[in-house]
Amino acid sequence: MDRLQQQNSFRTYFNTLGYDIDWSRLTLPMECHAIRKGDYLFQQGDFANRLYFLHTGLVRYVSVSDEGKEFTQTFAKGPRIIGSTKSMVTQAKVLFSIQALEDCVVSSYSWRDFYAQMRDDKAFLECYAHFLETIFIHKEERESAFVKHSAERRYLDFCADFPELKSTIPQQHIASYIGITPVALSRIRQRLKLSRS
Amino acid sequence: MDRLQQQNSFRTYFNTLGYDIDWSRLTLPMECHAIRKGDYLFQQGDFANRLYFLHTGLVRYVSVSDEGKEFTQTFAKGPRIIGSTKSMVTQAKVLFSIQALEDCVVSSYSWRDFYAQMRDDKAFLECYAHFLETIFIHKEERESAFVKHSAERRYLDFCADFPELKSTIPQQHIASYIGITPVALSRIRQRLKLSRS
DNA sequence: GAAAAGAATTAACCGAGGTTTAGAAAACGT
DNA sequence: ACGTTTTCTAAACCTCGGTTAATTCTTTTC
Repeated sequence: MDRLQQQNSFRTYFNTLGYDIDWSRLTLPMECHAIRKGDYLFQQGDFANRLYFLHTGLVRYVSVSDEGKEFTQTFAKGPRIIGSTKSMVTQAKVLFSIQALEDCVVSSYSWRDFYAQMRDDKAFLECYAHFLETIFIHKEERESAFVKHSAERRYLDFCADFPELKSTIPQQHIASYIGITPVALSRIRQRLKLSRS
Repeated sequence: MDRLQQQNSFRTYFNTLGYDIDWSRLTLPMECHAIRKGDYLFQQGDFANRLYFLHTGLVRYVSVSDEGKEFTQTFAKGPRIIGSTKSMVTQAKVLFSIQALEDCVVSSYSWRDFYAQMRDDKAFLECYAHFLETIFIHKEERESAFVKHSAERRYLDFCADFPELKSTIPQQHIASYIGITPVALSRIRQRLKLSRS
C-alpha cells in the first residue's frame, strides 16, 4: 500500500460514513507507518498528538499502572481512526501504548495542523463530533460494566462483543481487558466449562 | 429566575467558554424546570433526549443495576450542560437518573430541534466537539481508575477532585461514586483515621 | 423537644479475585 | 523434529470488599 493509496483509503473511509467532507483544504503530507505484530505504534509517555488512521490490522490500547499491571483499554480493528484523544487535544503525554496484535498499516497527520486545516469544514466538524459521541458512549458503557458486573459477566460480554477475537488473541489480553489477572480468567473459564455440561 | 434570565444565562455561559456562537438561528422555546433537593430531573428508562442546562445547583447521575445496586456516575455543579449524551444522540432510553442534591434551576431544549437549528454554526459545532472531548477524557480517566486503583485510592482521589462535596453530601453517595458499599467506605475512613495518627 | 426516619459505624462471616508457585500445553524459531 | 519460550491451568493461601445485623449518631417532622 503506497502513500497515494493510503490517502485514498483514508478519504474513502469518511465518505462511507456519509459525510461529504471537502478534502481540498487538506494540504498536509500524510505519514505512513508499517507496524509488525507485537510492535508499538507509540508508547505510554510519548507525545502522540497525531491523528492516526489504521487501514488494516488489529491493535490494542494498553496502559501499565504504577504497580506494573497491564490494562487493555480497547481493541481496534481497521479501518478506523485510532490514537489518543486526550493527547491530541491537551498536548499531554499519552497514558497508554498502542500495540499491534496483527501486522498493521497506519498513516497519520499532525492533529494540530490537520484540525487547523479542516475546522472550517462543517461536514468534518459534524463527523468529528459524531466520532466523539460514539467513543464516549462506548466508554460510558464500559465504565459502568466495571462497577455493575462481575468478572464472569464481563468475560461473557467480551465474547459477545468480540466473537472473532475470543480465539485469536492470547487470553492474558482478554483478562487485562476485563480487568482481572490471567489466573482469574482461567478459573472463570473452568467454572463456565463445568456448568455448561 | 424567569424564562428570559435563563435564556441569557444559557447563552452567556457559552460566551464565557470563548465561543462566538450565533444565537439568532435558535428560535426554539426553552423549557424551564425547578427541581427540589432529592427530586429527579428524569429517571432511568425515560426518553430524555433533551439538552439540559443546569443554571445553579448540584446533581448526581445515578443508575441502578439489575441487582438493585446504586452507582453514581458523576456529580455535576451548575452552570453547565447536563443530560444523557447517549439518549440525545441515539434516541434510546436513558440508563441513569439525574437527581438533585441541592435545589436546582434547569432549562432545556429538544436536542433534535436544537441541533437542527445550530448545526450550521461552526462556532457551535466546535464548542460541542470540545464539550465531547472533555467528557470523554473524564470518562476515560474514571474507567482506568476502577481497574488500576484500590477503593482507598479512589476515595482519596474523590476527596481531591471534589473537596467541597466531601462534607456536604451523604457518604453513601460517595461510596456509590467510587463503586463500593457504604459499609466498605466507612471501614476505609476508619483505617485512614487510624493511620493518620 | 420527643418521636420517627435516615445515615454512619462496628463486628462477624463469606466469597471473588489476587498472589505465588509448579506443572502442562501451545506456539515458535532454527 | 527439536528444544526454547510463551501461554495456560491448577492448587494453596490471602486480602479486600460484600453481606447481614445490631448499635449509635443525625436529621426531619410534628
